Amino acid sequence: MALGKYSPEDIEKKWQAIWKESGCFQVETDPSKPKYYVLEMFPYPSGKIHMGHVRNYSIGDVVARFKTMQGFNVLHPMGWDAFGLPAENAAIKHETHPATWTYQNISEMREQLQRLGYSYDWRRELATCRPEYYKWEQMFFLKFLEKGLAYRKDSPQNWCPTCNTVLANEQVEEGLCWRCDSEVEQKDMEQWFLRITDYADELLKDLETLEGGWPERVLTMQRNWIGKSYGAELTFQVKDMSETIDVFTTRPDTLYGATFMSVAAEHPMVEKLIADAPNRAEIEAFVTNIRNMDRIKRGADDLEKEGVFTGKYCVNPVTGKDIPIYVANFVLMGYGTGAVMAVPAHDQRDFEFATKYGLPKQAVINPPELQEKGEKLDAATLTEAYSAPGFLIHSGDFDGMPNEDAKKAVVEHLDKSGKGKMAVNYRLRDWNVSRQRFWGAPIPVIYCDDCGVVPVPEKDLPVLLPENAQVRKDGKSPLPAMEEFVNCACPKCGKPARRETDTFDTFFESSWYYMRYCDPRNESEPLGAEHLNYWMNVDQYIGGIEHAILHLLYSRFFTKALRDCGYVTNSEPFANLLTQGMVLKDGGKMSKSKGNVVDPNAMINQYGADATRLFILFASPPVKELEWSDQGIDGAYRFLSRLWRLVEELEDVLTPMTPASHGAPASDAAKSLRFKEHDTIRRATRDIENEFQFNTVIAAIMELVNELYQVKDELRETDPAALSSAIATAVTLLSPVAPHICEELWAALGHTANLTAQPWPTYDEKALVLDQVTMVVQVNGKVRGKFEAPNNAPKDEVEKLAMNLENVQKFMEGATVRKVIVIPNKLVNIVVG
RNA sequence: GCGGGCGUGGCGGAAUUGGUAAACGCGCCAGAUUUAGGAUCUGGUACCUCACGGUUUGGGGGUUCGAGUCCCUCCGCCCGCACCA
Repeated sequence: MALGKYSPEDIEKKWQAIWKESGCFQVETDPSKPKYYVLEMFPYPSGKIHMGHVRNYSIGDVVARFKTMQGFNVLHPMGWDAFGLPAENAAIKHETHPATWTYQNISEMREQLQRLGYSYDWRRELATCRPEYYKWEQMFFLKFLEKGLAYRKDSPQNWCPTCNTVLANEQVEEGLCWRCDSEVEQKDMEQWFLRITDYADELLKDLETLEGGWPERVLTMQRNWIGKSYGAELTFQVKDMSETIDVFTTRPDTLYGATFMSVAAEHPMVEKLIADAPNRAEIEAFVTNIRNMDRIKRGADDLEKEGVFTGKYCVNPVTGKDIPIYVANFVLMGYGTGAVMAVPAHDQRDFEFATKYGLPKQAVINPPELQEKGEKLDAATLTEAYSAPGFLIHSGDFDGMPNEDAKKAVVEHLDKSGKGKMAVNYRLRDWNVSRQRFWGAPIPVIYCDDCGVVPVPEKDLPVLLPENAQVRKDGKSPLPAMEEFVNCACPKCGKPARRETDTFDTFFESSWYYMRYCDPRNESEPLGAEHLNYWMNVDQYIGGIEHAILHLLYSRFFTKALRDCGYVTNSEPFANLLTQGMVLKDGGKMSKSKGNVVDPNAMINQYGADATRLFILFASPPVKELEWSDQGIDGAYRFLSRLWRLVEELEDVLTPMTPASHGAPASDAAKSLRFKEHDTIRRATRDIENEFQFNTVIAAIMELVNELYQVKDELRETDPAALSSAIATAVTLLSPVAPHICEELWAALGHTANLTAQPWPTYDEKALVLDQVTMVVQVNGKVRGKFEAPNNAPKDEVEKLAMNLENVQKFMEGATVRKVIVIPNKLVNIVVG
């Protein structure tokens, strides 16, 4: 067959059709074969793919194709994270149903992905908005309820006024909604929660097992988010009242120095404490003011510490002294117990607060240098809190004890009277999964006046999202007003009851989709064990850093929760994680408002899928940011054309040889080419296996092609087999990156079987051993010459050759040789002085 | 403040983990081919210098025969968390 001109459009269409026809990317559970599960984070069907998607999926596709060639049974699926707000907003705008918009986007985006030639097993495609999918997570929820992992609670929640829904803590970024950047408000609501905090310790501990497989910064972010700290929970009796207030502290050793208490404005005790205060109105105004303050201002560094005395006291359990209770603006209800014992001498915040309000400071930790001199720290002399270690003073029987020891001792002492115990505190809060939006999976519970909260019986699942719903202009969910949805019979007593109208957070869907891919069409159970046990875990997960906490933490939690419900056996979903860098243009993120968006479709039209993939993988290693360059993709296209022309020009002498199969090079040119060929295999394999450094893999293949151009005219006559072998190698190595052109060139070499079915080439160590090596000569560490030496020449011979070099002689003149270092086959360093 | 990461030509980036710094590509320069080209091929391209040679991986110091790589220190940038009790 004659090649003709390189026309990406024609050959890409052609090979995509052949692959589809052959079903070569379809895989089955097969325990006789080693498996490899590579997964890219599935996209939200927004309408079109962007360069970030192309990068994400191209990286994954190379991994999938590479592992397939290495002989693994590779699972590489694709699907759609299809529930969510944008669909609803678009539906409002276009006066249609969110499903219409979503399914249309899915079909457009699927087509775009197919144009890029990705090796997905499309039979496994799933969309989370389909009842066949969300039915199962409704069932999971029922199991969670049964197990006590799901519960309902009335509490202040993050409310996004623009999205008209609550948000989980993880979805609030610096006080703003993660999706629309609106200021998040606090609103008291009754909501469904999942007990992710029950798993806080395991989620933290198991991060160790991900060490090495996950980027360090993602592990760190998760550690910080979980925020484990060791300390104690101490109970303070409120004076003249029956109530007590618990505090969490990491410094129980400073308890003797606690001279007042601060509680958060949201603390449930506040109301009782101020009930009979003469200045109640004033206090209430202060409290309301704090509660209404937005989170950014309240969390600001420079916010002045302010508080107000409640009029009540509590009793310091060790000193027996009455200490005043304040409401303070810097105490957060969301951390610890929402109440803090204040030790102004040893905590900077308390110090500032005490100074401002004239509250007493009592030093109880003595700095070592004072302790040595037999002196005691006087709090009155402090200009800031002393928070370093030391020895206890003014602390009764504990005086003289190192403060680290005292932490335990003080708590043990309190424990006897039930007033304190060692405690671990987490920053992590339970996951609020209720959303007041329409386009999500309905939460399967029913409210009955007589029976209370009643789970929907499993046989009645799925609770379907009504197809005839009309989205509302005001953005609120239409569900509460839909009588045919809301009104139902109580499954327990049969009386009229109301259905829950909230839907799940969409992160619920994305927390288990990767497991469903293992057995996506199972109608009798969510996860077929045989398939799940074979395919899971995901060996390589690839996606953006923006999910470092959100999706990745929820998925880890889900895996553990489903394990405890008996669905899965593994504890961690993703063995290895690659967070790819962003695609930038002109130094900034591509965005519509900046007008610097490069449309993948336009690139495919102009240069083809192969050149687009090649550029995006060549320009930068996957974890780094990638600067889009119009000239760069030009260069990628040029390289592919260059490879194409090489084959075209030699077509008449090329034969269908397997890679690296030419074993008897006669000429120097053929020897050199053979070395390059095997060395390229070595480098390419090493670099893919080492952190997926596709940029250097491609560079190595380019070098091989450059070498081919050097020797092609000579070898065309004398040793065409050398060319056939080397070209087969280049084409095979490049095929995961630019699969269409490589298939075409592979066929042009005369091969009849598809390249996708070929094994990854292996190199011969012996081919990398040269007769002659170039050695570098240094004098005092500076390069002064080079020479050719036989491979593995004896040390003294090499030394002699090195010393004899004219330029080396020059630099040794008049000096004595002190030492000669010889690194075999590499360099000689002559030390003179 | 705490934590993670980074700093190499005009640009994107290499460097077999302590052994020729700048591979590969972009850009630029020159030559060839061509009616012509923004196509293609060949060569050149860190900096200073006519040259010999010298200098260079954010700055300074150290270890070493030898440091982009290891250690100390300072500077700068990016990211995450942040009144966390």
